[in-house]
Amino acid sequence: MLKIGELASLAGVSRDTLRLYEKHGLIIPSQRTESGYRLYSNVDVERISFIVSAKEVGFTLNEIHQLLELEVTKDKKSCQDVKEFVDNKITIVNQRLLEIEKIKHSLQTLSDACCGGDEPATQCTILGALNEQAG
Amino acid sequence: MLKIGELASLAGVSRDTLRLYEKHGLIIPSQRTESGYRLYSNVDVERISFIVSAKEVGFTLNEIHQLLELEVTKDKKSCQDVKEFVDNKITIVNQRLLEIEKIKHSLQTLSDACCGGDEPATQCTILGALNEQAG
DNA sequence: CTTGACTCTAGACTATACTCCAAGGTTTAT
DNA sequence: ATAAACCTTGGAGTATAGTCTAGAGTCAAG
Repeated sequence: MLKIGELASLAGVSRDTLRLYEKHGLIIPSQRTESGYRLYSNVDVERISFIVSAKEVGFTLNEIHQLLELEVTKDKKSCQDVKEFVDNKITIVNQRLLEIEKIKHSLQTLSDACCGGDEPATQCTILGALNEQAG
Repeated sequence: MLKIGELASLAGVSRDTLRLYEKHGLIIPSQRTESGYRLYSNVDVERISFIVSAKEVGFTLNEIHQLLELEVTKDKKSCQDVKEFVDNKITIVNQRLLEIEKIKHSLQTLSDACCGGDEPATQCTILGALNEQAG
């Protein structure tokens, strides 16, 4: 079992952030010590890892809560509901994937066009890169 | 030339958002009418499209400003500077790409595991899906 | 020539996600 | 046993990115 500071540095977030996530119902420590210290289990470690990834990818805490809630409310929701919800999220993720590929391509085009030397970056504009893509 | 409302609906953002972006130096209309109305050109349309994509992918307005500024300050910055900056962003984008693929895979696993019928979603948990991936 | 839809500025308000602080209790190492 | 390093709560403060409002001006259609 990990104390809050240990989980925090493991997950690369602050202790305050963990307590905030708890307030939002995202991650509630498995146990508390007698003195009230939060204790996190391996499951909690996986959970925070998922939360951090999902955040990075642009999901809000509310959306992440909904995703994680699927676990908690599993007996109340039908499979169909879960599937619809998740498939909806997959659609969003796929769109985001396309956007990020587009941006990556723009940046790559820009980087490739750049000399990498000491000359002024006259050709190095992000919109120029976008245009090259289009044209 | 487009007025602010036209560009707004074209780009799928609000007029207020366009004015906010202008305040942040992200998109400044090519012209103004005599009465002060903003007029946007084709270049501005491309520009807002880039901004919206970059936002969607998780860049902050400040980061987007930096990316777009490459254009404005092109004569002051050396190619090397631009290249380093952009390559740095590409690294970030690549990381984000990995994260989003991971999340997508989790969601896909979850969706596939779900019956899609009327039974309770006992097997349908996001962390369950993550575990299946790991195991 | 006026009505309705649009635009302007400036500033207030909101939501999200932290981040910091105060005042105190706990644990651990020396 | 005491200092350092941790933990607790509650609440205030910050940054980001809008969103809304007020009060005024503009423009096109009937």
